[in-house]
Amino acid sequence: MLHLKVKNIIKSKGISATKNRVSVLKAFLQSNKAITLSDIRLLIKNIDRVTLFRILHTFEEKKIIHKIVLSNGAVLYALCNDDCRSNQEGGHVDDHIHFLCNKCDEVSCLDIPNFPTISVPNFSFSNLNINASGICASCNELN
Amino acid sequence: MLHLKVKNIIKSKGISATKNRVSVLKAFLQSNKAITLSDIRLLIKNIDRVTLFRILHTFEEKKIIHKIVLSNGAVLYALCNDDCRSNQEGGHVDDHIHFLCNKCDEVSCLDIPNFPTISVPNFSFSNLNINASGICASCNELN
DNA sequence: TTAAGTGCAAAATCTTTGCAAATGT
DNA sequence: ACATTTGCAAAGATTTTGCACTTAA
Repeated sequence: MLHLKVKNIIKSKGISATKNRVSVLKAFLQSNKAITLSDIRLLIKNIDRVTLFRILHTFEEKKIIHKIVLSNGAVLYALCNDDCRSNQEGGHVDDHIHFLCNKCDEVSCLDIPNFPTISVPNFSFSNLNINASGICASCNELN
Repeated sequence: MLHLKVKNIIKSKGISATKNRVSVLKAFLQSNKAITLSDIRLLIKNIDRVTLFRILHTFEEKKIIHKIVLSNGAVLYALCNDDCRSNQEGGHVDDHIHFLCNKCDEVSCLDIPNFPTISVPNFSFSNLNINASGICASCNELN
């Protein structure tokens, strides 16, 4: 039962499983890539734009999803996985990179085995955010 | 003569050195960090917002400055240096990271000796963009 | 039942476009 | 002199706020 599973995920975060929230979380579970607010509005008919903004904010707060801002300014959201956590300042931290494919335009979270560490004398790093672009595996396979 | 130098930098890019463009480039040269459109408007009295957008676009095109989009969505601009160049797609590439200090809120371009390379099976990378945050050297010195 | 969530209207930003007037070379 | 640049007005796009109505538990 996807529906029941989704409701439980939401409730397990201490918030109520409303119709809209369930639809939004389903949208994320069904697309296993990062999606935009507009993408979600195409998947869910009749959801109010403002309501969606508020649900996304709530999901961010509850660490269900994280917000991704690409180097070109595009804003997307993706489900959090095990490597997602918070730093001292309450900001989102993860050990994956965000990859934009220049061919299919899909954005995905990519786990990499050795997430880079950067150190610069006298600077203290609390967060590292890596956005990459190029051609993804699926598009490379198709030549 | 800073003024003359600035005019020559602009002309060397094949565009005319208008009063506004000279003022904008001076603003960048005088602050050696990344600045926002609003920052520039505080530095130059009476410059029209639209004119400034257009000058920034032109400067980007001519590789005088590059645009920086932080992970929080904030947009800043910084002077290009030697490591700035273009990739196949005409996008901006550089081998430095953008660092946001959580104490003084300043954003700076940080050259790092070994810029990371990431490889994931079947993915082709054409650009890597790294945004970091933490405490900068100046703020660390002041404790 | 009632606190939490929703939808609408409207405001606040930020960025772009069109066009006539001003400016650089 | 003439193409380029500028400033204004206005349109678009995106995100936020306020408030009355609805819904989940």
